[in-house]
Amino acid sequence: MTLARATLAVENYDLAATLGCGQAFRWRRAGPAWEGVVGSRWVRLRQERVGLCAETAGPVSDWQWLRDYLQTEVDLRQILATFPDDPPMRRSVEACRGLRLLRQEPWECLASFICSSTKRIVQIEQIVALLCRRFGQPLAVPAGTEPAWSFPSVERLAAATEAELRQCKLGFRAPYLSATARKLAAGEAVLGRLPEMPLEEARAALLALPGVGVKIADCVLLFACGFQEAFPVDVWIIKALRELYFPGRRPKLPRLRHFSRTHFGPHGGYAQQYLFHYMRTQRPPSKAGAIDHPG
DNA sequence: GGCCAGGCGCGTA
DNA sequence: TACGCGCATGGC
Repeated sequence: MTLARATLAVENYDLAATLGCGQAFRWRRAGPAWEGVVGSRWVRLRQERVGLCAETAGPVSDWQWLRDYLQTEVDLRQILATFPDDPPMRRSVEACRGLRLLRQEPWECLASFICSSTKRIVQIEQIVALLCRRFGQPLAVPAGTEPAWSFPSVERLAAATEAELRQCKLGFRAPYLSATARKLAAGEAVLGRLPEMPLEEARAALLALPGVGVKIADCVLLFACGFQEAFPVDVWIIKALRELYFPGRRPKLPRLRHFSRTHFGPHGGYAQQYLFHYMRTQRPPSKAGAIDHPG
C-alpha cells in the first residue's frame, strides 16, 4: 500500500489545540503526531515549522479535502481581530493562539454531539470509537498502525437496533440517535443543504430532529456548517461567562444566552471555542461544585 | 457513595 | 416562559 505525503503550508496553526479541544472526537496523539479519520481516509498529522505534514493511505492527487477540513486557508488573524477586546477574551486567545475551527462532515458532527449530552469528552470519544468499530467500514492504514473505520453512514445507524446502539454505551441517547438516523434516512431533512440556508432556518431544521436541542444544533451549525456566529452554550461556557464576565453576580441562563449572542461579534462561535478551551485547560475546576461556587 | 459530565424532552406552574 | 426532573454510564 502506498503512503501519500504532503505538507500543507499554514501559519498560526496550533494543531494540538485544534484537534484536542473537544470539537471533534476521532483524533488520538501518536507520539509527536495525531492520527484520525477524515471521511473515508485514515490520516496522520504532524505540526512542523513550515506547516502541517500530512500522511494518508494513498494515492492522493489533490489534498483540498484536507485543507478544507483543517481550514488551513482561513486567515485566522482577521477572525481574531473581530473578537471583543476585553480581558477574558485576550486571556483566552493568549492561551491557545493558533486554535482553529475545523469544517467537519455534518452527519458525523451531529451524531457525535447527540452522543455528547452529560458525557465527558473522553467518554464521547469512547462512544464514537465504538460506533465506528461496530458500524463503520474498515479503512486502509499503514502497516503497524491501529485499525481504523469510517464513521457509520446514516443508513447503517438507521438500520441498527436500539439494543445494538446501547451496546456502544449510548445509554438513554440510543433512541435519539436511532430516531434521528431514521428521519434522515427517510429524507425528512438533508444535512448537506444546511450551509446554504439562513442561520435560523438551518437551526430550526436541526431542532426538528430527536435528541437535538439548541446546544447540539449550534454545535453542528458551528463545527460543520460554517455558521461562525452560532454560539453553543454548555456547562463550560456558562461557567466561563459567569466567572469571567459576571463575577459574583451569577446571571441566569436567558441573560447569558443574550450576552453570548450580542457580545462576541460575527465570529462569536469561534470566540466561544477559545473560551471553552481556556476554561478546560487553564481554569479546570479544583473541586466538584466549582461551577456553582466560582471563586 | 455522592457528584458531575460539550443536554434533551416532558410535565408543571 | 421558566423551572425541575429522569434518563445511562463511568471517573473521581
